Amino acid sequence: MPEEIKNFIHSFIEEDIAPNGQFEGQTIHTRFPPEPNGYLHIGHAKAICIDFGTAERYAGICNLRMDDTNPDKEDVEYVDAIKEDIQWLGFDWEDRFYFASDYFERMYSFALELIQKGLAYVCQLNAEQMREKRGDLSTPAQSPYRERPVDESLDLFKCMRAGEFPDGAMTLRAKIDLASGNFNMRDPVIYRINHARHHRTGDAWCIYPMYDYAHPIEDALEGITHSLCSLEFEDHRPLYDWVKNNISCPAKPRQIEFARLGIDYTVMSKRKLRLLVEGGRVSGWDDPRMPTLCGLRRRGYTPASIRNFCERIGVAKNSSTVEFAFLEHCLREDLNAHAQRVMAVLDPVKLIITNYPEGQSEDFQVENNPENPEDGFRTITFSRELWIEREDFMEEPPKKYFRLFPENLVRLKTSYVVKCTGCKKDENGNVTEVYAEYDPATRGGNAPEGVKVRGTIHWVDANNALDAEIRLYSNLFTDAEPDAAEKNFLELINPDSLKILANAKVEAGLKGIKAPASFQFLRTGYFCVDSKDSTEAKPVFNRAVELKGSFKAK
RNA sequence: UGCGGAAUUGUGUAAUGGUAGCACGGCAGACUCUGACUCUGUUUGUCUGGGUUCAAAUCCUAGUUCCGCAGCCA
Repeated sequence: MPEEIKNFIHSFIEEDIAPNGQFEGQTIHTRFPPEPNGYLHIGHAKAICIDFGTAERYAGICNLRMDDTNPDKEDVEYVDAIKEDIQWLGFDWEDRFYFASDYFERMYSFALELIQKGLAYVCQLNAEQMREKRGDLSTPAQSPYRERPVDESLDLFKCMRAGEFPDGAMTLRAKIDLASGNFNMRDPVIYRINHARHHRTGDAWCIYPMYDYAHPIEDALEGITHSLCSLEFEDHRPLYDWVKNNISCPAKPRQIEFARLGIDYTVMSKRKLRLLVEGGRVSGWDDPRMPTLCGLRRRGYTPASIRNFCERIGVAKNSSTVEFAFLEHCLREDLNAHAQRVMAVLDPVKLIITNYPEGQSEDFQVENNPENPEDGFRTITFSRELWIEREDFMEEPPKKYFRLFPENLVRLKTSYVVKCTGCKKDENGNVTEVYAEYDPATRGGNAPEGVKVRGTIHWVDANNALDAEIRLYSNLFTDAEPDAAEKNFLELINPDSLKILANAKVEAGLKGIKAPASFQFLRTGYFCVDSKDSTEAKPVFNRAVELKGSFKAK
């Protein structure tokens, strides 16, 4: 793990906790506040790592809070999935799990306080009228209800809560500045009427606070010191500060914004991911092609690799797009160090060891992970007939081809050095069998004195290999960016993000596979058993397969 | 056209007046019982024009470009 680099958020925090700083002597307290309206994706992972990681760096704490202030969009289904994904990533909120909806009563009290202070009023403009009177870049907004007496607003607001008005009839607005160049300050709505059933509070409320009003209160009530969020909320900070400074809550959290994560060719909007799920283009939020955390998990991504990725991409205010290759690199690095290897042949062709007795078989001990001897050994069998990769034999090899071709020596990993003697072809000229002779003296893969064997290939024993339908997944790529129409967007998904190899062979010892097994494709040749198809997900050994061209959208 | 941000190599990110560094990608080579990994070398960068200074990515100034904002979403 590389050492952490200091980013601009750290600098702000260090100023805040320094002598005379805003939070001198206080424990740093952050929060991760997802809205339970979808599954977490790799973009959220960045936020999670920043929220939890920053707290950790300063020996502080981080809360998990469901920001459930809009009953129309939220559902309990998502709450558990979100918790599971954060835990999987390796972060712990301990007992600090909260819901914004837990604060509805106090938010209501603060609203009464604002009205009493003359800082909020009930506005009877409907949505359309409000839009018309919002003004534009050069003209201020208007509301005929702005000077409504305090008592009247108080009364109306109580009636709003009591359910005496239909949806949309009126709103509670903060009285700030109708002429502000920042539209968020043009008397923003802070409460709306919505007779909807909330997934936690049921029918207890028919008025719900808006994000801009609710969020600073949630933070303040939880004693958050640093409220870290993404760049699009920069314009909202003046309102965040307005709320926190005008309510009688002593805590004054500081909002700091950072750029959200973008990854090239990757669909990263929750709305679009939902379209894919609901449109049946993928099997679900956890489809292995999805950039969701649960999708990446099924594709074999490890929590450590994702955390490392988030650490290394850095944190800044510059909107940027990270290359997908970098995420892959982080995964490969982790897999290389920790993955237990197993052999699999994706495109099998028979290799017959013509001088190996028929019916004979022997065992070999092979290390599970050459990078880590502590992972031990497993037993594999060897016999006269093996499966090898079709591309590991060429009758007429090009230069620098080190694998099987007539008269060439190749090492069969962990077993013997063999000499290729020829092949058999069908009427179409396709190779159906490859022949070789082994040298018993090379048992264990040792090369004969003075001979340099350049090629080592993988294989499985045809006697007891398992048939496997292998699905190669890559990230779900698209070139369709935001402006593309929704339908068009769905059409532009890279079809190469899923390939099925029905004819693959895997080691007999690969326990736990429930056929058909799924594997992830990585350029370096790691294939991971889909965690849904296996009792013990396990990366599979293979030599690198070059499929670079199919890896990106055109 | 109002408000708020941001510009460092192909990509991401450091350098807060003192040698423009690191990582990924690319290319070349070495090593190797995974053509992997690892290692070595290598290519390419401070948005532009002025100014201050012994010295500027950094400070000043005038521009340019890009991103976000006019939900009773978050």
